Amino acid sequence: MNPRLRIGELAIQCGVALETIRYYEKVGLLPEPMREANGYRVYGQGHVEQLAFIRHCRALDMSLADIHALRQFATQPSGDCGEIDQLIETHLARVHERLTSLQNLERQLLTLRATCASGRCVQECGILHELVAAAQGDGCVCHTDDTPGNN
Amino acid sequence: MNPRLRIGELAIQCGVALETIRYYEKVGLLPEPMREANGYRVYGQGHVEQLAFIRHCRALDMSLADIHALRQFATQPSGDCGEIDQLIETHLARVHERLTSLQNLERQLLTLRATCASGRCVQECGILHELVAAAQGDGCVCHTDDTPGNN
DNA sequence: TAAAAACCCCGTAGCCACTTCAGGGTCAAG
DNA sequence: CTTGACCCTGAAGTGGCTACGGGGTTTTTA
Repeated sequence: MNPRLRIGELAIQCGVALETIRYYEKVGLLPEPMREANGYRVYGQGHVEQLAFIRHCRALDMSLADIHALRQFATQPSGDCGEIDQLIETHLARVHERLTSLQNLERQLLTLRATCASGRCVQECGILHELVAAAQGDGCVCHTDDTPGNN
Repeated sequence: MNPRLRIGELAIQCGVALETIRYYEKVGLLPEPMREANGYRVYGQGHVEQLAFIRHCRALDMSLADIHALRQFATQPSGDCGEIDQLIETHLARVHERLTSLQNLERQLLTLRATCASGRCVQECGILHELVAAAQGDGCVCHTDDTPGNN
């Protein structure tokens, strides 16, 4: 019942590129597997589970460092759960921040797109004009009394 | 009226790290400025505008390649505006996709956080259990008849 | 006037999480 | 006995910077 997988099989089973598996091993996230006589890696159930855990955390967009930390916590079963909470809390805050900034971003891009009535030439492209104009309002005090394009 | 800025002044005026300015020059996004006798870079109004344009596009999370493409379009004023639309459209689609995936992510993390009643020890941490269990449902068929941790 | 602080130069390496590449070895099928 | 599928290693590339090391120059201050 205990599967003895080669790297390619593990890769397919867990939906991971096999280079990624070797990479996780190299950075110490996945324990080194045993080897066949020819040097090929052999994986067992433990590896399957660990890799799935890593991929699930990555799907939650946690960094490899976070995942490493979670593994460390897990090896000290009597430790305080609070650090795990904290890690999730911090991560959640990061995600939330990126989320709101992406929402702003989308709004801006939608506005930008709306300035274009296509079929015209670049010279009168609303988008390009808008981008240039917006840049000028962005922070630089720009008196355009200079031919643009070169110092 | 035409400013002749040194790199540090340009950096402050446009709110960009000066290494970033040199980087943009290196990758061909900002034209090479003239030099003082001592080799110091001197920037003019054109550079101020271009840098502001770049930063504004970056704030919209466009890649440097996209920005480069926009610049190319801008140098062919009689070309078709449609390619610009297309670029924005594609970018918007990318942003929207990331946005929805981040929303899912946040929902999952909120659920995850809710599984924890803190103050307990790691062994019974709801979050960790949830992460492991979720990973098992994720794609790998896992009969846990093996001691986890090693092959 | 000299020393200290602030600015500039260049090239290289580091960050993250991979991916790709070059150059090989191993093994079963046809 | 060769083809093709699989595996190995180490190094380099990706994007968009950031940091560092080791210098030179300019400006300010004591």
